[in-house]
Amino acid sequence: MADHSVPEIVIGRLPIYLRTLELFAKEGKTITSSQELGERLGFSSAQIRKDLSFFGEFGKQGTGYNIEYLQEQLREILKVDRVWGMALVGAGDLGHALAHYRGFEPRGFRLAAIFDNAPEKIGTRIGDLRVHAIADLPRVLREMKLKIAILAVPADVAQNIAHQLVEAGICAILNYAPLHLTVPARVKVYDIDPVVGLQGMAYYL
Amino acid sequence: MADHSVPEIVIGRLPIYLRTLELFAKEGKTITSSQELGERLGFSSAQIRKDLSFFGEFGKQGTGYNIEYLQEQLREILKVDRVWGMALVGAGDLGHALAHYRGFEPRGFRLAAIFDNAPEKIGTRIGDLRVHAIADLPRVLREMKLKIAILAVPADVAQNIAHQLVEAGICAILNYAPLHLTVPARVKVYDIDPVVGLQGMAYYL
DNA sequence: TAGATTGTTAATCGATTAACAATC
DNA sequence: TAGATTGTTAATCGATTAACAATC
Repeated sequence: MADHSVPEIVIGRLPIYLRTLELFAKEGKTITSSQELGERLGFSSAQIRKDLSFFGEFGKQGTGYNIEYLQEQLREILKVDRVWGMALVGAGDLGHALAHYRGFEPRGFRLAAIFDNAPEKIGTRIGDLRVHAIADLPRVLREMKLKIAILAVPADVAQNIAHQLVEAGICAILNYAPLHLTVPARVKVYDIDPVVGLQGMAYYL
Repeated sequence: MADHSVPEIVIGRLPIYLRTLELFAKEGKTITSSQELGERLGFSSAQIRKDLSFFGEFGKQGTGYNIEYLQEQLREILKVDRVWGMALVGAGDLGHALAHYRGFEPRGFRLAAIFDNAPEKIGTRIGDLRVHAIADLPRVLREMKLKIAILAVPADVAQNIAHQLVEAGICAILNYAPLHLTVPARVKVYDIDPVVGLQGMAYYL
């Protein structure tokens, strides 16, 4: 189960299923079906059943899926049945917004260290975290055994810092810098560039 | 050219090509090739040529692509050869970060109005924009003829506000709320949920 | 010219969906 | 039981890639 032959596009949908199950649970639902989930998300019910079938059998014929149980299973598959510490690099406006975001912890993530290179920021506190110098990246990341980093620095220094993150043992980077990072194949990168989204939509205007 | 039969997945890559061409130009390059672009981005050169071929012939055999010219063409195709005004709904931490972001304007977008429902925020200024009450959405959006909105409000009010945006004539929504919005088919939505990205990467840890 | 690279076709590859037996 | 929904197969659909003639 959950072997490496599961297509990446399937993995990418699981967090969306999980998020929607959490919403259903909050709405007081206890049971759902691939059809109901699909209608809410704009996916076909067949796709949802197929995606889940890569990992096991989680439903009951004639009834559907127990929401609580399917949430547990998806969290386990995605390895978010725990809380991952993350490094944040970049304490600008975006860095501050991320540092104050309350949505990480309930979904498996928590900021554990913040880095920036501006002398006036180093040593200050954001929430309950101290801002470290980027020179301290290797030491702090290894001490805290962090595997995930959020990159929220200007584009012109992002590739350089990405390299340092990889050197320091980071395996996954949430990249807010508006460029493609070149990293070793074993390192995962997920890009967030709002303008890419906006430009894609502008085509249809 | 540029008709509606171009796959959405192709449209989604054009902004990434454009972004990289801008980087190349900044690095002083004037010519590139599908191979060079592909190597930088991790795409095959064939894919890049095929994607571009939906819209015309922009290259020269034996030489490649003039970067300046291809940028112009992509901007025209994507309709970002102009600057689109956008409404921002939600003046929290994220809203402030977006309001201060300098990366929109050079790539075809500009915040034109900000809305929030907190009485203590209404009437205050963020940058050079006044914060309007959400009740003023229909009037202001129509007056300014805005077609694009950024939704940066808590999840529990996002669907309701999305509906108001659509009613007020919005055609494209950049959605930062962590849930799937239900909107008419003619309205485009692009979702940004950092936790979805993180959870997808956590699977591979 | 020789070398390089495009634009395009056809083949391959992979993802989605329709359909249905199994069964709750 | 009758109705509903799963998990899975096979068919369909769509996207990617390899290959190459055209040509700069």
